[in-house]
Amino acid sequence: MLDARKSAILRKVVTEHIETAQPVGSSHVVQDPAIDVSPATVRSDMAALEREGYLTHPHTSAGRIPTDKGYRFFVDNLSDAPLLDPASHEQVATFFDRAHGELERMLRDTSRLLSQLTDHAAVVVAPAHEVLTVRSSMLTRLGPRVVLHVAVLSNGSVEKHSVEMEERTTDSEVAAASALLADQLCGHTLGRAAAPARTGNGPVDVLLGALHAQIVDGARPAPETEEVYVGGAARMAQQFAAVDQVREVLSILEQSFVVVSLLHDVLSTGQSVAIGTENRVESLAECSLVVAPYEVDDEVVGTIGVLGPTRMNYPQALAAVAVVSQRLGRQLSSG
Amino acid sequence: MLDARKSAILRKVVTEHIETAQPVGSSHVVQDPAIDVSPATVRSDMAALEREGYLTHPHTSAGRIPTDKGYRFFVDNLSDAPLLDPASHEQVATFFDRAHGELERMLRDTSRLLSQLTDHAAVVVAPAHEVLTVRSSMLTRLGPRVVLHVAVLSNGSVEKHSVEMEERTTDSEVAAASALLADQLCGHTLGRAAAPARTGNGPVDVLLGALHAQIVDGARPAPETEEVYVGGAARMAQQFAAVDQVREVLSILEQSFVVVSLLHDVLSTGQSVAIGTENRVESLAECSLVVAPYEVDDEVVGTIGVLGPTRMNYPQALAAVAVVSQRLGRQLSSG
DNA sequence: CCCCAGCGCTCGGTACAATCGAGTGCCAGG
DNA sequence: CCTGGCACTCGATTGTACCGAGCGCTGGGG
Repeated sequence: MLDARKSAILRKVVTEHIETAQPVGSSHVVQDPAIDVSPATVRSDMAALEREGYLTHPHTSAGRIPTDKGYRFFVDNLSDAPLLDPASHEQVATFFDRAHGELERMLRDTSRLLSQLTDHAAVVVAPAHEVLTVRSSMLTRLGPRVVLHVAVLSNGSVEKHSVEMEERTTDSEVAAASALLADQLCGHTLGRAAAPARTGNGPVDVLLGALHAQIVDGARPAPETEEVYVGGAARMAQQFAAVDQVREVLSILEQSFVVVSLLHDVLSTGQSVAIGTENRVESLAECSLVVAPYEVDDEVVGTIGVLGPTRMNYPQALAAVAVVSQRLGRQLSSG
Repeated sequence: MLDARKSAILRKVVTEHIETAQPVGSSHVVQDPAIDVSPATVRSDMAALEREGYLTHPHTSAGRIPTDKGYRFFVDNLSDAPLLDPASHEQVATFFDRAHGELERMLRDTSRLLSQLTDHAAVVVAPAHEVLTVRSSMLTRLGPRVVLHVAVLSNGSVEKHSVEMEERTTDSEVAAASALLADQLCGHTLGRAAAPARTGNGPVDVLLGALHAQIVDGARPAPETEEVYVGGAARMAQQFAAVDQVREVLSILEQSFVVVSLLHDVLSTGQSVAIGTENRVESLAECSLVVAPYEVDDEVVGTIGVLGPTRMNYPQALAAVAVVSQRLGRQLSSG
């Protein structure tokens, strides 16, 4: 553990570097009123902090910049309770007061909001289907052997699934199956529907069996089936100096599967921040991820997050993510 | 109009600049076997081309680069019939042979394909709803005063629309309205459904009226309601030198409304390419847009496009866009 | 024992000059 | 009309000098 002065110095280096994007020298550090010693003393402490792995220098005659470990210590021990500034708070409040309409649109707009608040890229993972119950269900015949299943879930989202059959089907068979399937599904979650009862009508039974298998299967939660809304990629671009970095981060953001896995990885370690190389993805070695789950009706159903350079304003990002996740959850809850 | 030699010189400057991203000097130009004169002659012709507005100079002692007008002349008069290389052709073929499943997924993947083929950002605008007929329709009660309408269209896409009512509704009223509305809509396009007949049942009539108005309204074609799939933003980033440019283009791509308007603007002028400032958007002054409509069952229903720097390989982009739009249309057609 | 003023050192950044070379415009002669 | 030749321009590169921010170390003082 670090003593009080070293902590103060580390904190100052981190906050200063976040603000200026420049290496921080001892003379800058002593401008902090909390540090009442001479630059020389600060230098010796900074050398110690460097030996212990919290700081580095880009070259001999430059100031210090934090390492991932330095940021980590800052986030865990040195940052104040994350508090959002009143203007942003206001913005979140009016956003959710006015929010209405389609779920997809709201999630997309939420990702934009979060990006605006933090000036980084924002990610919103749609609520998992496994906790939602089916409100209504319908089958439609699209072609001789193609049937589309549409389910409206309890939060108003629509889940569709096209199923290709071995045998040709008729309108009447599909209609019969539709009614039976609706009975089976309504009020249950998609993933846990009861197996269909036999009707004695051969083709309909086959149809129902195939549908049931595919629907339950398709609803199994997996990173590659989750829907993700990414907002503010343009804002993120501004945060990086080199086009190459931008390209790499963009290419990650385009693979929604990777994004979801990343968020889940972070949450599964019980953390809400992943700094630099703590992300398992090499091209994100200079990025940090701030995440929070959101709860609908007291159950965790989704995740939101912010992705930016390691040099990010963690307290602000944490605060924004916390507030937005909480309001988003409340918005989607039935109460 | 330009004489043969000037044309050849312009063509060489354009192709060379597209390849190298560097200003092209007279000595490079004469390496083209089609140009059998001395550098001095080329220089004088290039000076003429500059006076006429086809070329510029970044500075006195540099080679020439094409202006927007130069690119335009190249695209209109100098480029060979756009032909896709066999490998890409193969790629398109196998892509569409394997393509199946959800419409959304296919469109998203198509935008990725197009981006891969061209190394630029690609845009796919979903088929317009106005030419699709309703295959089935269903109402679901989400709350005391909220009703969700779900329609399955003839190509398998699902259109949903939540409607907030003045009055509370009951399950049975909604069910009644659902059946009536389904009769009304099935086989027609969403935008042109007949007005609902009066049932004599007060609440149901009110419900039907409100629904009908909102559904027809919501289906009216407008840039802001079109769905857009953008792919390959990361690839695009690589094409630009400055982060600022990347940011600006990204921020355009994030506003799907703007993207759709741009594509429509281009098509409405009867062109398939918009070069530099021909785009009305200031931040795209250094970008070009290559677009093509696609037809489903012999009717134009959507647009695809490629967005990159003005310094783009137009023949290749045109070829890719043409082939993909054609195959996409065929894929979505009922035949 | 901790602190700190002072000193010598390191190195990136800037400023400036010299040089290089790709490329131009122009002209006179074939 | 084309072209070889020539003077000129100007960005890019290289080299040099210098400045200054910042460091580590050390020896003296509270």
